[in-house]
Amino acid sequence: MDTEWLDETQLDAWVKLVAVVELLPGALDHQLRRDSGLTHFEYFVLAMLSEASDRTLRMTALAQRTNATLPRLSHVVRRLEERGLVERRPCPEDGRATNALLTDAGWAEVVAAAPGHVATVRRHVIDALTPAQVGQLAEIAEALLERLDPDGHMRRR
Amino acid sequence: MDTEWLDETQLDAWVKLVAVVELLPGALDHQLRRDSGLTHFEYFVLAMLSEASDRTLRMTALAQRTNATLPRLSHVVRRLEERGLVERRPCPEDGRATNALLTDAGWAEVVAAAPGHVATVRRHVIDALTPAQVGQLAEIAEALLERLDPDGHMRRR
DNA sequence: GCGCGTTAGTTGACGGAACAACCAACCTCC
DNA sequence: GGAGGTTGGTTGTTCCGTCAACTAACGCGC
Repeated sequence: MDTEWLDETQLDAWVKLVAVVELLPGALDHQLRRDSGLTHFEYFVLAMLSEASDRTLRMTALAQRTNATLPRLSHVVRRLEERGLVERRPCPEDGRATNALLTDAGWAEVVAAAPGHVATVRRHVIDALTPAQVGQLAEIAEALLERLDPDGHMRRR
Repeated sequence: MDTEWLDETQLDAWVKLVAVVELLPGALDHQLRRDSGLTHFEYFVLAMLSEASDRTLRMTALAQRTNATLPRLSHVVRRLEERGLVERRPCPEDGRATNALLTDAGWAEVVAAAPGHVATVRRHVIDALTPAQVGQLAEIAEALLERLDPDGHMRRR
């Protein structure tokens, strides 16, 4: 194993990034659970559906957009269905496939949860940075995603 | 709820940051599990102990350095102890406290895991960025941590 | 020296996530 | 037109994290 160590600056950046990556999901989850009874991941799933045409997506497509494995998504969608936020129906064109579609109740849930979520994002991230830094962050994250997610599943426009 | 929405640039940065935060832990966990049978968090715990004087830390101190709740740490340390990587012994000065100490086997485990881990960090993060971006990343992460971790538990030097 | 509140840590129950095994429908190629 | 392989999803197990409840020890005030 070719062990090139990290220099002072790199180590500093890395340690801080790890801390952020460790803390941020918890902060998001906490607020959403408290105010809306949703996991951040569940919210994300609902949000992706809400943006899709007919509020419908195939499970596979939804899994890619949310970076979930299919088993994980399957479980989550089942729970969301039990809560009446999502409906599952077989895909007419492909007998193997399942379409997940956002119900009216699910739509309402997203709409209700969004403001609080956005406020949290502002408070924890956006407002902590200068406008210039927001731009830098986008570029940095983009560069990282080219390594972490080469196929670009999570950055479809 | 005061709903100031995000503009184009902010949204872009946010979406990408979320993707990174979602993907990075998985990438780290995957490599460490595969090559060393350790969670990233377990590795981090062992690493913190390896840097401490006498390879020993009080549970509370260790929890702060790793941003873990005490229950979480307690479970993890128990598992590590069962694997012989860590030892727990009552603190002489304070009857309530427990000291976690890294065994020789634990030390060997960290030493063995470190090169592969560093290589992963390089590959996924550091090498994807220009030197300037590494500096920017440190500043950005620092700014976020002031919101996410006001008491600075995770950024003791 | 004895209550009372606080601090340190453990334990148990429960929910979510990864992984592997599995089933069913599609495809294609002979 | 059927066999072999691939793709799309679900189910079950196991493990980890969180939360709440609990125990034990400290320390202050009297």
